[in-house]
Amino acid sequence: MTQEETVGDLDQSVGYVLKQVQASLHSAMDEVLRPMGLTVAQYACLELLGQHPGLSNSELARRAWVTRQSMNLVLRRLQERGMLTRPDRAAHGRALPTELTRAGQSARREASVAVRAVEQQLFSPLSQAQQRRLREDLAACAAAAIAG
Amino acid sequence: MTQEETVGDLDQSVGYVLKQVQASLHSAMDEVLRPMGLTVAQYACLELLGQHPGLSNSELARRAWVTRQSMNLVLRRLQERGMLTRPDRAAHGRALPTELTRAGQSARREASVAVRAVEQQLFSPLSQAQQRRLREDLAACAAAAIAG
DNA sequence: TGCGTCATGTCAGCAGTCTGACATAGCCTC
DNA sequence: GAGGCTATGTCAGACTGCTGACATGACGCA
Repeated sequence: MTQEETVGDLDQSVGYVLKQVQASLHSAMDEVLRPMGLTVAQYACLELLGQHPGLSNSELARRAWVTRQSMNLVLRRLQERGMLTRPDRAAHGRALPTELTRAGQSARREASVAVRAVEQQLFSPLSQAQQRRLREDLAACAAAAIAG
Repeated sequence: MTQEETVGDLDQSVGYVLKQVQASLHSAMDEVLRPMGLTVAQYACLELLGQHPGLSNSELARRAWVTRQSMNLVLRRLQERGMLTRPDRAAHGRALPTELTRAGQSARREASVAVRAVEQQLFSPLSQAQQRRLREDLAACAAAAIAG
């Protein structure tokens, strides 16, 4: 067994650095969202619904990489706060299409601006072209992960 | 307020794609580590100790981006399983330097090989040069996050 | 029509992590 | 030496997310 077959120096591991940046992003997002009374998961939910109105609980869960059960709690909290609406009964099947209220849209807009600033700050060491390349490279890996 | 100031289309957001890849990596790692009886956090602990013997609980926590309290539980579990040793009393200060046992080194080596394969699979869409560039770009962002 | 399969929403239980708190040990300053 | 500050280890409680399970509704097929 050679050294090449193990992970090796962690600082040379893409996965380790990836986690580091993701942790930094999550932490920074939490920092700006918390004063607005939002968790990162709640923001993700609002952002998804803002861009894709009518998504169901299960669909939101998939796109936010959490379980249906977890997303269900997120939706319930946001609904209690009047940020979104869900029909009591499904018109077709069991999926309950969710939509943002005015309050929800307002909160999403405010949070989105703050998160945008956080991302710009985090990736500021890279030029616009480098950021686009980084995004494309990561997207390629993500696509392969789903396929594989 | 223009569209440019909000996050915009999530698929065009570096942060969103970053989380996607990180989630894929975590999931894939969990999948290969679970049969070995290890969680991702436990593997991270073993890998850190393998590369840096004598790290304290607090130092391990910082490098794995968890709290001291969480890492403390990880250490306790691994110690119960005979994978590492900690002195009962500190020779200097309060930090208890931790080291892997033979069993711990063995488990770390086995897990490391598996994780290495997972990483290679995930980043296989990119060439070696692209992977190095990706790692360097991410490292630059991580360094800026710490500084800022 | 009846059955099997799949997706969805939801409930209960459990594991992992975090926050808050406290005691201890070393360092620095006065 | 006394006091303040920092870092570390640890305990207790709360919270979040996950796994497992169940019921319901739609669809495909014999």
